[in-house]
Amino acid sequence: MTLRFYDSATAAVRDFVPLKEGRVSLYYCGATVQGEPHIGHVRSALAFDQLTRWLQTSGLDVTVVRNVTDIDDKILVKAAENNEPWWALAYRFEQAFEDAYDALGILKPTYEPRATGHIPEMHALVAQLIERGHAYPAPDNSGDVYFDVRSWAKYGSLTHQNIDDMQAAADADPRGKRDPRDFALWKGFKEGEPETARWESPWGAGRPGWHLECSAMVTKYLGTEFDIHGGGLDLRFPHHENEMAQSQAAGHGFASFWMHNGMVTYLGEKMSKSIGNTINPREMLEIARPLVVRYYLGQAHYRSVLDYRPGSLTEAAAAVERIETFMHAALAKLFPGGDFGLVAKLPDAFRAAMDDDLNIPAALAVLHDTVRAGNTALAARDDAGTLLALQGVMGMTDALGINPTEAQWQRGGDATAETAALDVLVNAQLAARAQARKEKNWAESDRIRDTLAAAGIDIADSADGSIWSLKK
RNA sequence: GGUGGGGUGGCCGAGAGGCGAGGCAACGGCCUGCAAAGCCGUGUACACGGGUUCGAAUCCCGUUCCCACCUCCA
Repeated sequence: MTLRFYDSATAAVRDFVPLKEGRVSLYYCGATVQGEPHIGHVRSALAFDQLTRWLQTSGLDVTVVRNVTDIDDKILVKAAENNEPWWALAYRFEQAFEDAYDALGILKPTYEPRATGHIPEMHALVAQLIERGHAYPAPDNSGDVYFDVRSWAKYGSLTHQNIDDMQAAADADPRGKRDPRDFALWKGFKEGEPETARWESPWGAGRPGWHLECSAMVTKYLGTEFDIHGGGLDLRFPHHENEMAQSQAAGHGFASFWMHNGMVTYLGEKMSKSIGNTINPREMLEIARPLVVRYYLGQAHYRSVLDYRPGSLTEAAAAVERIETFMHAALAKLFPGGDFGLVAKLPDAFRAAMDDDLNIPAALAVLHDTVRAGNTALAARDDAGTLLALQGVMGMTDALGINPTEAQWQRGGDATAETAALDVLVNAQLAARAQARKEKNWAESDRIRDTLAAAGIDIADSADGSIWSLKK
């Protein structure tokens, strides 16, 4: 089966054929670093992380570029309110985003360019658009330069809208615009703005408009034509529409596929700062382990709305533990030495689900079915069956970035020495308990179990002996 | 007003003409010294009303409710 993705521009699932065989260029919108990340931001990055991993698992060489928008109106306003340099505020929040991404195992992009580092590229694009008759400097001496939407017949095509059908913005300020829909490519410097947010340009001093940077950066790093452009559904309009218009008007082919992830809601309402119903990653991580948070945020289809409500994470934790419990037991049974060379395998049904527009819910069903088969094999002392299931579970959890045995998810980072020491001590206790059980000394047996439990160690008995694990 | 996406069992969440995805929770059973884990079983689920069809959650018509975007938004 071939890879198929839903393309927002054509509103259909289409076969995905990379422009260059064996390679994929992916650009997705990162954050405007004007505040703390919330779960919605992380979900978006996670969706494209899942996509990246699947493309890689499918044998493709993926180049991922994710931007950081480190200059915009809100950054300047908030910095002024804080009495803090805008660049310090932007960088602080950029780090907060990085921390959140790292905590959830989101792979680093190949490159992560910042808007402020690409002013000359943006100027070149503006000049090109003016020359082609699709942009004009405002006649009001503001120093603004606007994109002329009426000059581009395809304006609105990404979101299937006609300019004349659009609802006029309530706070529309036409300024020097030919059409209220015209958007700023370049914003003229205004009195009172920080000098550090001022760049010279052929049209006067100022700073970039919001949409321009993505067009300039994607072209610089991925070329005038690339495979996939991604971002949150709320960016489709105006951001991506404008991006597409300005790039195509400049003569670029631009993205082959547009992929948009669904919003995160809280009890049915879109999570957003203005409503005040946001949940940030830190709050989630207080409730659940990073692996559980990743599983939860990534378990729904990427295009679906993900509705968070209290209890969601507890349910996800139970599902994760089911997977972990099997892997732990199977590894203990098949590779008691701990030094295992395991060949991960992907079931065909899993591949088919992932190939079909990244149908992760269906893929997780295959994963859970495999866990059940593995548990059955384990109970039947069927080592071949156990191994087969374990290989599958390893492969699938790797592909999804949720393999519980990965170092990323081990608490406290690199604790191998401590874990090894603990293993020796606990195994001594388990040996004593096994002896007590052999003698039917249930009081002693239970005492040992209770002591371990009080220390945060769960033990599980089976016909083949007992294994331990830290309480989740 | 325009453009999209939806309403699936107690909850979450896929599917998209015929065989009840999967997870969580609940109940019953098996296993177990007990427990935990695990396994097996149990639900007459598809917003509502019509229609097409041998057969509809899936197609058609109508109704209704919800969400997102059209201003900054992942």
